[in-house]
Amino acid sequence: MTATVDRRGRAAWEALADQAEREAEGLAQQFDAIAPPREGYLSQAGAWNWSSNDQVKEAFRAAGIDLESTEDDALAAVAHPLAALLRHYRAASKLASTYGRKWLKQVAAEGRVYADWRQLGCITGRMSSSSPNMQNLPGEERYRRCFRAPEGRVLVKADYSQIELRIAARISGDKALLEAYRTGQDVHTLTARRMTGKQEVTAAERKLAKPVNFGLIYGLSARTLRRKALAEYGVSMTEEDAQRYKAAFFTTYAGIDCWHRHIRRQRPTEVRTLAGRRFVVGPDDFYGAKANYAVQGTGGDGLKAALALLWERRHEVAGAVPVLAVHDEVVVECDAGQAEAVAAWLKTAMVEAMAPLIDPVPVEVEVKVARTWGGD
DNA sequence: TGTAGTTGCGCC
DNA sequence: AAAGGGCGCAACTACA
Repeated sequence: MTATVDRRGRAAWEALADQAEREAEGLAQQFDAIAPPREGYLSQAGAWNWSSNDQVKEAFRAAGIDLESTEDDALAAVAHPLAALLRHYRAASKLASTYGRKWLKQVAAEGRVYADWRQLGCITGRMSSSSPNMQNLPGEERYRRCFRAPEGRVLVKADYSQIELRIAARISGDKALLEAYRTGQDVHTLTARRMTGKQEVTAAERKLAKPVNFGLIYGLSARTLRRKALAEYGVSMTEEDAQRYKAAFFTTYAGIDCWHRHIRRQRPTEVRTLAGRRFVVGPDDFYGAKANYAVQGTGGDGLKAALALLWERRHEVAGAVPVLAVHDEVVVECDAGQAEAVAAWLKTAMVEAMAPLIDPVPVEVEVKVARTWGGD
């Protein structure tokens, strides 16, 4: 599988890299301006290295704030301009370092990216990718647009909709989830209704229901739910609120609760995916990890079965080639003229591979055709 | 100077 | 005891 960053993509990437670098530098200067003086340094400029967590803790302590950890979740809970500034700096500096100009060295001269793909790179049976890792590129459109199909070609991108929730519905047999999927309801909206007790929920409430759905399936604690809601969605709640949301979730999806209790009680030493693939776990491993292995592993099985079908059916669409697979997404490059046929071919394979695993839960695949991975 | 371990964070 | 899971990469830190 090899995606393409052509000259235009490379130029766009370089502009983004420079922009991120300038932004990180500017934020570092702002930090110097408002940070307490550093012991042993006469001038403020450049006194603190903001990438050093030891120095971050030291600077915050000088400002009267004790940080137990400097990770984003913890910083989000700190009401001080230093914390907000640091969070911005971290975001910019991540883009500048991991996804900076240096990243482009891994693009071959003709514009192709030949990453290393490991078929069983993850314990769960998912693939992993390195040099470069093609599975953790920034999700923002401005970055993904740098990956472009060659002249006369297009990218057909298809991804499974809410696949992990669907798999969890099948494994747990939860009645409410099965019914919601059977009748085509939106599960995030359903959760939001049960959390708020309202029939009509706002977009923000639905958005908050997403981490609740994904997190609680794998044993997220009320405390962590609260932290994540604040850090990732800017939503504050008390721990009691979080506890109530959690209770509402498990009342609504009693089958999920039952599944978890079963794992805790039985303390299994092996877990199987819905394809029957087994892996060994410790009896005392966290139940959430075991639940996750079964779900994530099944997703991996289904995606690989889909890729295998594409190989077996490659003669139906000569010239179409998969260039990317990101856990629940497959991108195929093909001639512009065959895009519609390839879209149908891809969607069919993805559905036919996954459907038998999670029957009777329906599989939904969203397909888009565009010149770039960013969708334009 | 090079290596190993830790922390943090990008994606799903 | 309490705990969402799975990766790979960059920067920092400690140490030889």
